[in-house]
Amino acid sequence: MADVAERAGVSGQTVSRVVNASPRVDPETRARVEAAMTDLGYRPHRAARALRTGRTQTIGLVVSTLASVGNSRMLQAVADAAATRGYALTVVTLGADGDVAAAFERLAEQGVDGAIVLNEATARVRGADVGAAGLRLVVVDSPRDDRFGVVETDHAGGARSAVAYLLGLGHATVHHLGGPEASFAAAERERGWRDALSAAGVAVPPVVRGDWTSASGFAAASVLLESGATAVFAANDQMALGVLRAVAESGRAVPGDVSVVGFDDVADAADYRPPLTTVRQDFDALGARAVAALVDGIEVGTPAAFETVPTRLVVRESTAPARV
Amino acid sequence: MADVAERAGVSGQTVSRVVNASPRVDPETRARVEAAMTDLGYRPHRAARALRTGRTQTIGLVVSTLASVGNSRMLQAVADAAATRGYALTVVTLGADGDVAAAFERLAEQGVDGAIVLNEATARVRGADVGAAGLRLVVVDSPRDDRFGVVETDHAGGARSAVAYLLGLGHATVHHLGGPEASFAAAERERGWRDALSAAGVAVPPVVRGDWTSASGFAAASVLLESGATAVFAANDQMALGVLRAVAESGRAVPGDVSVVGFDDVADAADYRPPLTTVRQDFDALGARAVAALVDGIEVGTPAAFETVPTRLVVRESTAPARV
DNA sequence: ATCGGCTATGTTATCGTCAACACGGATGCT
DNA sequence: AGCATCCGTGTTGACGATAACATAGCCGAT
Repeated sequence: MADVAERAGVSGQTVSRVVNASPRVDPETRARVEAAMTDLGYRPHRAARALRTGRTQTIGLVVSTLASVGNSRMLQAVADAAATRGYALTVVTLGADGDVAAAFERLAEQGVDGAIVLNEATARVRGADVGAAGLRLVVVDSPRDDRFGVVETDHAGGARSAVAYLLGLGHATVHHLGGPEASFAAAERERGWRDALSAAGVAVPPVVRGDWTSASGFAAASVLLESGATAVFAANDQMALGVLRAVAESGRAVPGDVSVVGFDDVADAADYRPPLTTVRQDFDALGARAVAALVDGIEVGTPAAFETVPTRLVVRESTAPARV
Repeated sequence: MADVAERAGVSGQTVSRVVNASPRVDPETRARVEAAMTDLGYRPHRAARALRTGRTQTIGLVVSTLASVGNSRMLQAVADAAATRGYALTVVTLGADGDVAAAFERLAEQGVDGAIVLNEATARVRGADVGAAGLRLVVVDSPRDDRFGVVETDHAGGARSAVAYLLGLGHATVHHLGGPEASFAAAERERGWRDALSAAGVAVPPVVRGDWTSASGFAAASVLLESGATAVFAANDQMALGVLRAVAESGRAVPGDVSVVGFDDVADAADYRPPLTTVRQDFDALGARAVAALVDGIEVGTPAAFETVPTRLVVRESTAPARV
C-alpha cells in the first residue's frame, strides 16, 4: 500500500479511501491511484483490514452432512450468493455427534461475520448458546425465532399440493414416508400432508419414517405396501427412489398400482424409473435469500427477518389415477 | 490477551507461547495461563495472527459445480480432513464460464494458505497462471505436473476391473458411456476401458459421451442400444441411472439383456433399479490425502507429491452373464 | 572461581489497514 | 471584508499477535 501511495504521489490514507470507494476523493486522484494499484498488482490485505475493522467479510455455513443432495444444492446456492455479495464462505460440517455449539465455536474463532445454519435439528440450534459465540445467524428451515433470521421453503404448502394432487387422482388416501423426527423440514412436510388429508376429510394413515437416504426409503416401503397404500408421498426424492425399487421388487408397478411423489426435485429425479413426480424446491432462491438476510443484518443492522420461498409441483410419470 | 497475561501474572509473549504450545514454558506457568484463558473466555484473534505470521490457517477449495454427487462427497471429505488438521475451508465455485484464474484470484485475495482444485478441466488449471496468484496447490484428478501436488483415484484401474468383470461374464465386448472430453477423470476411465478391451483382444466400439448428468446418460443410451450393446460401462453412476431408464423404456431388461456398470458408488446407487454394480471411489481417503499433501506442503515445505487411491468393484444386480 | 550455555521469561518493534483528527484552500454567505 | 463550511488530503496511533532479541538465574565444566 505504501508503494502504491508513493507511486501515485499520495498518502496511504488516500489509497485506503480509493479502495473503499469513499466519495471524498478527487476523481483525478482516484484515477492516478487506481493506475498505480494496477501497475503494482496491489491487493488489499484482508487480515490487516479485518484486524482494524473487526469485519472479516466472511460468512460461515454450518451443515450436518453433504451426503444429502438437497444440502449440496443449498451449499452451492449459498456459495454463489455469498460470492456475489463479496463475502467468502467457510464451511463447517458437524461431526457424527452433531455438535452445533462446537461448530459455532469454530466459526467464532475464525471470526466470521455471521453464519447460516442449514436445516439443522431445531433443538440443537436453540440449545447451542447463540449469544455465547456472539454470531449473527440466519437459520434455514427452522421454526421462527426472534433471536435469528429464518428463511424457509414452504414445505407444508408443497406437501399440500402433492397430496391434493394425489387425492384429485382418486386415491382413497395418501400414505406418508416422513423424514427424521428432529428435522423441522420433515415436520412441516408431514404437517402439510396431514392438513391436506384432513381438509379432504380423508383418513390419516400412520406415518413411517426414514432418515432421508434411499436405503431408508427402501426399508420403510415394505411397511407401506403391506398396509395397502396406493399413493405414497415421500419426504424427499432419495427416499422416493428407495420406494420405487421396493415397489418394483414386490411385483407391483409404479404408477399402475402405486403412485409415488417425492420432494426436492433433485437433478436425477427426472431419470428415476419412472421419472418422479415431485415438489420442486427453489434452492437458489433459498440460498440467495439466506445470504441476503445475513448480509443485510451485518451491514445495515436489519433486524432478523422471516421469509418463505414457494414450491412448485412437477408432475412426471410416477403418478396416475387410482384403480377403479 | 493482555487481560489474560495480567491475570496470570505473565507477559503477553508467554501467553502467546502457551497458545502455540511452545515447549519453553514452565508447566506451572502454563497451567496458570490456561486457567486464566478459560476464566476470561479468551480466544486468539485469527486476523491478528494472520497479519503477523502471514498464515491464515485457511485453505481454499475450487470446484466447478456441486451438482455432481461425487463433487459433493469430495467436498465433505475435504472439509472434514481440513477441520481435523486445524484449517478452515473456504469454498469457491466457478461461474458458468469456468474461470479458474478468477477463482484463484479470489482465493489469493482472501489470503488462503493453499488451495485444492477438484476435478477441473486440466487445460484450465494449467492456463491459469498458478504462479501469479502465488498459491500452493493440490489438484485432484489431474495429470501429473511438477508445479503442484496431484492426488487421484485410480480411474484407469477401476475401469479395467469393471471391464474385465464384464468380459468375464461372457460379453463379446463392452461399450463405454464416457464423461466430458475435457475431464481428466473421464479420460482415464476411458483409457482403462480401452486397455482392458485391447488386453482381451476384443473389438473397441466407439465411445459415446455424456456430461456426467443422468439426463445425458439417458440421451446417450439410445445410441448404445442401437449398436446392439449387451454390456455398458458408464463413466459415473448418475449417467448409469439414465442408461437404466433408457434400457427399460426400450423394452429391454437389465441385467437380462444389457449389463450396466457405473463408477463412484454414490449412496443412491444401491437403490437404483436394479441396484447398480459400480466401481467404488474412496472419497474420504482422497480428500484426506489431498488435504494432507497440501498442509504438509504449507507447514513443512514437502515438495509436490503424487498419489493414487485405489478403487474397488462393488458387484450388485445390474450385471449378469451374457446370453448364450 | 569463572565462564559458557541453557532455561524461563520479558521487551520492543512490526505486520497492513483504517478511524479519528488536523489542516490548508476554496467557496458561499452576510 | 470577515467568517463559517466544505472538500480533498495528510498525520498519527491502534487493532492483536508474534519474531527477534534481551535478560536473569541456574547449572556444570574447567
